[in-house]
Amino acid sequence: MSSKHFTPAATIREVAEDAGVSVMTVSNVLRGRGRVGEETRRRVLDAVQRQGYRPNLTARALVERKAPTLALMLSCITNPFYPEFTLAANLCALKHERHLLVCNTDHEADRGTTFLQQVAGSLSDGVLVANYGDLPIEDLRALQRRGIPVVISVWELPDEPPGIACVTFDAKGAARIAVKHLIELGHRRIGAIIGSPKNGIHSARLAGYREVMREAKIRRVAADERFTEDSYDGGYQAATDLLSSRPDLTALFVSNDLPALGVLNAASDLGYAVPSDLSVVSITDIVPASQSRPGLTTVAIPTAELAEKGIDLLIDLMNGKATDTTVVHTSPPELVIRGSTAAPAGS
Amino acid sequence: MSSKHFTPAATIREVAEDAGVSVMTVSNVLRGRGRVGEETRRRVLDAVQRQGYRPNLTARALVERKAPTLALMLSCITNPFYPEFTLAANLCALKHERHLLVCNTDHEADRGTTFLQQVAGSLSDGVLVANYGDLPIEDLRALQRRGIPVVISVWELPDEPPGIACVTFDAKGAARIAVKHLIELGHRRIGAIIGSPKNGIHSARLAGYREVMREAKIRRVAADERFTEDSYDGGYQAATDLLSSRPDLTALFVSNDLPALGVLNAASDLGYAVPSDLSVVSITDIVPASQSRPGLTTVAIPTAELAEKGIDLLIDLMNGKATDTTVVHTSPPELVIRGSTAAPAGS
DNA sequence: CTGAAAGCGCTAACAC
DNA sequence: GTGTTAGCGCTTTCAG
Repeated sequence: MSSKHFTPAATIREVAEDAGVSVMTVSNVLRGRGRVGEETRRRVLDAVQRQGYRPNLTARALVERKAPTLALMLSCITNPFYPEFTLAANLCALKHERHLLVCNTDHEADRGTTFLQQVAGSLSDGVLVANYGDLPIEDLRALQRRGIPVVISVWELPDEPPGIACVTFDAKGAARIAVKHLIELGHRRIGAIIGSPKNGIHSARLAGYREVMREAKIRRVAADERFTEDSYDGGYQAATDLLSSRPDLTALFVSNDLPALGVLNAASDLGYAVPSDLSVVSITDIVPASQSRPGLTTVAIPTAELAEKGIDLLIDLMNGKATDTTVVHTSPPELVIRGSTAAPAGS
Repeated sequence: MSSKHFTPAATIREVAEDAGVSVMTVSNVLRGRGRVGEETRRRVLDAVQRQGYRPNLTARALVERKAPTLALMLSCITNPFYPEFTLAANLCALKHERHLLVCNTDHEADRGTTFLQQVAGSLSDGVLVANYGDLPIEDLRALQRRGIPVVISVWELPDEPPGIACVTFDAKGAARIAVKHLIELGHRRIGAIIGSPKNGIHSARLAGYREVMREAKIRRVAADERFTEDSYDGGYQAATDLLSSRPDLTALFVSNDLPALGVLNAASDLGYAVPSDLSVVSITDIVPASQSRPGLTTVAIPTAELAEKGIDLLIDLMNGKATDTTVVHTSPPELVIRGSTAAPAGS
């Protein structure tokens, strides 16, 4: 250990003594509050420098009744969407002078519950929850009742707010854009791979698919839809299954990029050439979507905006500038055309 | 705001009054310390339940002189290696009853410096730094001098410890395995793409490449080596450049998976078929390495082990069970053969 | 412009 | 078994 000759952490009191002033003056200098003479100010700064003094954030938080962090809960940091989201949230939190405490529930519900119980309202002032399958809604309501600000971001149902402040995007609209793109290319036999149960997290995306299919007067059969896990493997398996049983499909709508990447590889492993034999389109536009070959055509959602508005909403909630029923909308989704979609063969 | 009828956070004092005992008894019950009568215990638990009381971690940390979190610093959460690392570190920190405060420096040196100054020693008891190009070594030493435990993980030079406790892996050995694999397949014209400057973070990997080439009596020319950024785009550009100027190469050693993924696509865009025209091998084995087509042959490093041992070492440091010069080794790297390597054409 | 007193919510040490 | 006293490091009154 470095214990041999290290300088123990200095406290504000020691700095004050060193500078020959009171603790309060040191505090004021450091935070730019109050009025302090230029001369005194310099003496304090010198002492701070000399002692290598850093204010103790824990003590400050206690007396200010304000936690030093904001919490971010997400289900799976390994899904590339979340690092992108986390990055933006982190930067935004920093703007509000907060650090970000990340809880990766890893799809285990009680990890999230435990985290919330321990952290919310003491270590963290508020909680931003990135939407995912097993949202612990009841836990979140319990926090609200204790007066702790909670925001759900990436909420997919703008018309059905959860009773908790949220940031939404037009998920159904995104799906509509994706499926319309296929139809405009001339596809009629279009399957769907949904990364959640039928009434799960991607239900609005499913609804968008069905709606556009209906509008285009395309007869769907239930067998053209597959429900799976929202993961690369989930997409791979569902596509393998779907393409084996319905080999005449010329296009696939996938509800999310990560499973779509699995779909792309499943298709290739089954001998389909994408896009000449099969078109694939999905939603999100995570970085790896542009790195696959062919590149994945997808409908980009405003990931960074969802994160930033989530943090901002949390802050507004703390200042009474927003309520539990506030719904913040984000920019509309946009189609990003890459190599995975084309007109069907023979058209 | 939910302010209409929410229950304000209860303090330990209120719980004590409610239960008709002293604060100390409540504290003892909640932490399982001291001896408390069964009857009293129940009364306390009831009161806790009734009030929805949660201990304030900030206050506890202040009096225990022990921060509630450990800090993790990394350069780029968007590189898939780091989420994998973070996941393992998080789980391990939880085992030691700490939350993890993640600082993503995003390659900006002063973001890291600011973070360390603010957080280390107050919000966080110790700092785990995942190695990356611009390691703020001087800042880390300054922390050490203040008696704050610091660990560098993913240190690549087992024989040249940084004077800071670290967790290493055999980077040179990993590179040796990768290049030997190419040579055993029959390759002789092998280029190298290194994701750092010549004497940068991947220098041990470069040394491994050169060593094996020399042992195999293969004449290298400087033009067969390219130094680039440790990113997908870096790999893509370097490969485009290298393959254009040295089209007779039959194999490429890339120092890291992320640039190797870029190399794979660059090769394909230039019309090379991998592996029949060109073999590609690299180091790490991040998840996307298995999701590319062809799959990336790579030398797996023990990512989770590096993270876990990093956290454990931090804890040991705090207990005086390790010192600034402690070096912890991890399991040897292992070759993972996928589709990106094969014997050169015509052999 | 500067200082002294009080206390944030909790736990360590000791008394009863 | 349980309660009392003291104080972690800081900021918020409010006097000077």
